[in-house]
Amino acid sequence: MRILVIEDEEGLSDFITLELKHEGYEARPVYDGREGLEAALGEEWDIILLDLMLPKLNGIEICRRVKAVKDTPIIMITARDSVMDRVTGLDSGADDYIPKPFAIEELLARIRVIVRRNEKLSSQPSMSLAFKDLELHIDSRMLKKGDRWIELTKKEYELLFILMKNINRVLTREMLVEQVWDYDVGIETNVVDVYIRHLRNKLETADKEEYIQTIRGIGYIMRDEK
Amino acid sequence: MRILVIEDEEGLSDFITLELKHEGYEARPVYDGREGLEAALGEEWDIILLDLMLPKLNGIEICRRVKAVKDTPIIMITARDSVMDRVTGLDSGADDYIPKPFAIEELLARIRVIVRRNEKLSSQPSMSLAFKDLELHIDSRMLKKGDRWIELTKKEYELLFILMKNINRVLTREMLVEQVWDYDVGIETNVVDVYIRHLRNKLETADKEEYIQTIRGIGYIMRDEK
DNA sequence: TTGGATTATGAAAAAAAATTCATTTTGCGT
DNA sequence: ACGCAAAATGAATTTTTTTTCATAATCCAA
Repeated sequence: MRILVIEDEEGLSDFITLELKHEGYEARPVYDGREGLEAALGEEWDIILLDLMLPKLNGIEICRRVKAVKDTPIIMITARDSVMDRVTGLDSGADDYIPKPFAIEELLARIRVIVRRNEKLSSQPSMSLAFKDLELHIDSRMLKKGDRWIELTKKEYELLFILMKNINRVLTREMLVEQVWDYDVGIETNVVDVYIRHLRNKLETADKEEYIQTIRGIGYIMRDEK
Repeated sequence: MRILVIEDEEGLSDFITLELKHEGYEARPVYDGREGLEAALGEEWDIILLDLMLPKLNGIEICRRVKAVKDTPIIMITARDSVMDRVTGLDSGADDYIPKPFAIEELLARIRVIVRRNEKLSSQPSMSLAFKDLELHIDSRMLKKGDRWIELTKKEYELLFILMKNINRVLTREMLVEQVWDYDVGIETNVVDVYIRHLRNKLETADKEEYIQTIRGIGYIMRDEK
């Protein structure tokens, strides 16, 4: 875990660096803005600790320039607990800020938090179901037809989801009502029919392609062949 | 690919079995219901072809009993194209049906479809974000607090999602409005505040635990420590 | 401690989604 | 071809969600 410490007060900087090393991190102190930016951009860091007030090049500017290029987490050290400082700091892209003076334990805690977060943020799978020229995206709950994006309401999405998860499997109205509407008793409404219609309206734009087939006396199906 | 063919008309049964083998499947014919059920339950099959009308034990019953135990795909072969047959067939859990007489090519197509589907249906990851005693489930869009499930509206979900994806990171109203509402210009509404309130109302039930903190002059944050 | 800015809050208004209902159209068995 | 059941359809109604607005409460700096 490599941490870059950009802080001009040598006493503080060395203290932080020492503490970080003591915690088992690899830490490097840099004492002015120009040098800091160079180090931040030139090498790979896991976290950057950045003082707002720096000689030669101020923290805001460094933060902005770094964030423009990469997403290294930055913790801003603000001199006073002033709103303006924090605002500009965060607007320039900082991930967190810590007001001076601070307890070293608090800084360490914030670092641990960022480390933990970045560990999690690794594997984020994204699913989608496909049928003909349709793609139902699970994460965004949107439907892609060819190159068009179609918005779906909750019920529309849930209904289409069940249908597309069961391509080539006939679904009775009972099944659909049970899974989408949670009515566990026999249906006495035609919500399914109505929502099938809504879906058809959204899907069957202009082209004569038929996506949802009616199986008379039974229910609906999305079929690949014949 | 192992396929079980439960069909009492020996001519048809042998014909199907032969064709399946010709296609490269491993197929076994079974000529009556009792034997069929035994084979279906006792061994692992990728697909079961099941005639509705069988001596000793009818197809519906077999289908029901098999589906009660496992989820082997079943294609029902219905004698006549009668609605009642299909209804009971599907209600008993069959995945598809094919009316007799049928072209062998159609049967093969339906089998291919099921095979393909099952190939896809393998890896379905399910994500969730966690914070304190909260779990935001990405697939169901529901929030679990301890052991209680809380429903969220679209905006509530999207807002909470951003917040929980950025634990320990302060988010300005601008950031939130941009990501949840798509207003790319400066805000002139207080929707964010209002929805933060909605979330707090849903989250902060009875216990004094504070989930969403206000950072005055800046925005909101969900913080782990201090 | 006070004033002004910021946030919280309740509730009204507007918009969207879900449901129901009445009617028309379609498909299928006779 | 006819009649009936099933499905499609359009639209009204109800419910929920989203947004706006006016006001109250809170926080912080001077």
